[in-house]
Amino acid sequence: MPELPEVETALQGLKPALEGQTIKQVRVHNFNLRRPVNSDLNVRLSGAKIIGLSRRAKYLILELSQGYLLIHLGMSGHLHITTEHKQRQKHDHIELIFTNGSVLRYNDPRRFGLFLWMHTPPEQHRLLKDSGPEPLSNDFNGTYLWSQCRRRNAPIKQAIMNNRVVVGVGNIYATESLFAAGINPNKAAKKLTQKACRELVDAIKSILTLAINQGGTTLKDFYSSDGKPGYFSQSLAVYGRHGKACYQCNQGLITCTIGQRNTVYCNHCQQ
DNA sequence: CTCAGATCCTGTGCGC
DNA sequence: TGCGCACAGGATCTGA
Repeated sequence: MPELPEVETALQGLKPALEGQTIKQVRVHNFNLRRPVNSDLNVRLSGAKIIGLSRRAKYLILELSQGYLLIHLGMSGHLHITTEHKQRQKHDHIELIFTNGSVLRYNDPRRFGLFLWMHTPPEQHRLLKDSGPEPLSNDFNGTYLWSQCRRRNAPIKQAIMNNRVVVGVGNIYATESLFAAGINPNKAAKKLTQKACRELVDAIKSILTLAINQGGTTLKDFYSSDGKPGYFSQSLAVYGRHGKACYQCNQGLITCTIGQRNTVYCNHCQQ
C-alpha cells in the first residue's frame, strides 16, 4: 500500500534506471485499472524517449518525448525493473520494453492503480489540477491548514486526508500524525486552534520525512529486486495497535471508523 | 461548497 | 484442511 514515502522512494529508485531510456514496445496484459489503460498505448509510446521522472501527490509523472505517462500505484501497485527474459509474474499488467533490453513492469493485484498516457502535462489534468499543496512544501503550514479547517465540520482526520486540503497523507500517516500532535481524530476540523494546526502540520512533516528516510534505506533495492516493502512499521505508535497500550500513558488504544477508514487513537493523550 | 456513502479489486486472516 | 466471509486500502463519483 504505497503511501507518499513509498512513492517518493520509488521515484528515487526508478529515476536513474529510466531517464534516457527509449521505449521499444509496450505490452498491456490487462487494461482494466482504476481507469482503462489507453488502448493505443503501444502506438503512442513506441520509439518515445523518457526525458524525466517527477512526482506530484502520490502520482508518478514520466515526461516523454511524446506526451506524458501518469502512474498511480493505488493500493497494491509496484513498478519493477527487470529484463526481457525474466518471466512475467501474476498481475504484471503492463510492460515497457526498452531498446537496451531492460523492462519496466507494472504489477498491481487489486488494480486500484492508474497508468494513463496523455499529451498535455498531467499537472493540468482534472485528476491533479485541484490538488492541495505538497505536505513537505512551505505552502503547507499552520496558517494554511487553519484557513482550510475553519469552515469544515468534518473530523480533522478527514480534512488532512482530503487531497484538496493537502496531498499525500494517507490513512497510516494521518493516524500517526494525529497521535504525535495529541489531537483527537474525531475532533471537528473547525475546532482546531491555530496552534493545534501548526503542531499537526509539524507532525505530518516530521513523520513523512522520517518515513521517507527509512524507506530510502529499507526499500533501496526494492525496485530492482524482489524485496518486500517494510514501510516504517517499527515506528508506528498507534496504527495497527488498537487494544494495545499507549506508549505515552499506557491506556488501551481505541479504534473507530472515520470516513470509512479504520482509525486508532488514545482517548487520554489525544484531545 | 461540504460531506456521507458507494464503489472499484484481490490477498490475507479469521471463525467454524 | 478448507470454505466463506469480512476486511484493508486510495481516490473518485454521486447525491443530498
